[in-house]
This record gives sequence, C-alpha cells and structure tokens, in this order.
Amino acid sequence: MKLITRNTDYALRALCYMSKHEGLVTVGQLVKKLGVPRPFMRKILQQLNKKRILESYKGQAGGFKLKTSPGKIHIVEIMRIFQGKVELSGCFLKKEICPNKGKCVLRKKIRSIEEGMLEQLREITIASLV
Amino acid sequence: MKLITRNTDYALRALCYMSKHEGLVTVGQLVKKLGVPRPFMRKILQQLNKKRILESYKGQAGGFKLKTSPGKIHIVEIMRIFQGKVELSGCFLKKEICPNKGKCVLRKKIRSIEEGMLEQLREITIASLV
DNA sequence: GACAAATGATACTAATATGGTATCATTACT
DNA sequence: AGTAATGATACCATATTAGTATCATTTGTC
Repeated sequence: MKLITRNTDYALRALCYMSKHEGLVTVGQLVKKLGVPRPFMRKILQQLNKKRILESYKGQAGGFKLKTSPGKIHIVEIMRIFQGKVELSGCFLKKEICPNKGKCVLRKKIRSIEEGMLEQLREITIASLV
Repeated sequence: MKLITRNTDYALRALCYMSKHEGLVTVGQLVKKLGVPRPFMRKILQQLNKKRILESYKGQAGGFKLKTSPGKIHIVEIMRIFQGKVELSGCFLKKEICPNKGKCVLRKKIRSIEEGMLEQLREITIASLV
C-alpha cells in the first residue's frame, strides 16, 4: 500500500529543490539533480503548473518557479493532484447488498483512521520537508 | 488510495458471516448472501484456509468454519494475507541520489502516520465488526 | 459403487492504475 | 533564423488487482 506514488514523490522533491533556489529552475537541472526520467519530470512539472503550484516561463531562458511560498504548499494538495482525493475509501458491495445499510462498522473505523492520517498530513508543507 | 482491497473486504464479510453461524458455511451460502462472484469467493476462502484462519471440510456436507474465535482474528492479519505487509512505504529514489541520505524528513513523517494507522488497526477484530 | 456436492490446487485472463515515451506546437532569447 | 526552453496530447509498458476456468480429491447419499 502506498501513501504517496512515484509522481507525487518526484513532485515533492522537485518542489523542495525549487524552494532552495531563487530563480527559474529548468527540467534539465531537476533531471540532473534527482535522476528522474526527463519526459516524466516534464509532465509532472506541467501538471503542477496547470494546477497553479508553479509558474512557468517559456523560451530559451525559461523554466519553472514556485508560485507561492514553500510554507503554503501542503503536501496533501500535491497528493490530490497526482493521486486524486486522499481517502482510504470504503465499501465495495453495493448498498442494497451491504448487510449494515450504511452503518457499516468497518467503514466507520476506516473513516476514523483516515481522519487521523489527514490530521497529520495536513500539517506537512514543502517548507517542513526542507 | 485503498486501505483495504476487494478481496480483503470480501474476506472480512465472509468471516463476519461465519462468526454469526455456528456450523459449516458453504461457498454457496456466502455467494448468495454477499453477491460476490462464486469462483472469487472460493479462492478467497481457500486462501484463508491455507493461512489457518478457517478450517475446511470436503465432501457433500462440507464447508468452512472459523478456526478460532472472532475476537482473536485481527483484520491486519487478513490484510496481510491479501495485501502483503501493511505499510505506507517510502522513498522511490535510490539512496545515493536521495539528498537526505536516509534521514529523509518525508519518510519519517510517513512512518509516524503509519504508526498511528497501525495502532488503530491492531485493535480491530472480526468480533468488533459484528 | 455411482453420483452429486462440496473443497484443493493451479493456471490463466481481464481490467485498471501507474509509470513512462514520443511528438509536435509554441514561445522567447540571441 | 536557430536554439533552448515549456505546452499539449496521445500513446505505450508494466504491475497490481480482480476474476475465470479447469481438473483433481473427498465424502455423504442413493
């Protein structure tokens, strides 16, 4: 079971790197630093740009930079971008079959675990990773 | 992200059902009750049998039953059978590249979340689900 | 003993999610 | 004009999960 997937992981590392470098950072730099496949890194950065985590600049002297301060970028946000809603999700059986009709004990327990997890996750920002 | 997968879920439901029925329970009964595909349910029960969660009896009047009391069957155990080790796992980058050389902050945070999760999970048994 | 109804074992297939490529278009500095 | 960057998008590869298919074995019933 993975809490974070590979692309989230790479994204976080890229963001950490950027948080330590004032100016524009190019895909090339990140690839060299992190050893991640170039096209994959590009795709990730483009997604971050679309979601307004990064700003991008085209052209020869182009690159990416953080759009906001590292302390304001929460990792749950990044997780959501690459992994969708952060939840532990529940029932597989359709409601009419599920014996407990929405009062499923297991579901409740999972929710509670999820809550604890989110509570801890919410506090983590890029700043707190650097 | 899924805390439990489909087969774990089905297994848990099957175990809950069995915990409420003294005698032998057949695949047929479970299929009818839970609406799960028959061959899939069979496979799941066979795995539970191999792992000594269930006892099985062959032959015309055969079936399955719990090998131990519902209070002693922990759901982490079942999760492990179908999903392997229950952990949130860490770094994707090889150690020589990872900038923090094993002291990765993110990893630590993940471990802590994992610990909280396991603490809650460990208390859940089949008995507590019924 | 034959048959039916159950499980045992195992190999295979299908669907989905994840990880990663490839390609062409656009922008902007020199 | 050329080059070095990103934008957009479609595609491919691999792994995991979900589910099937098939044949063998056991055992109660007629």
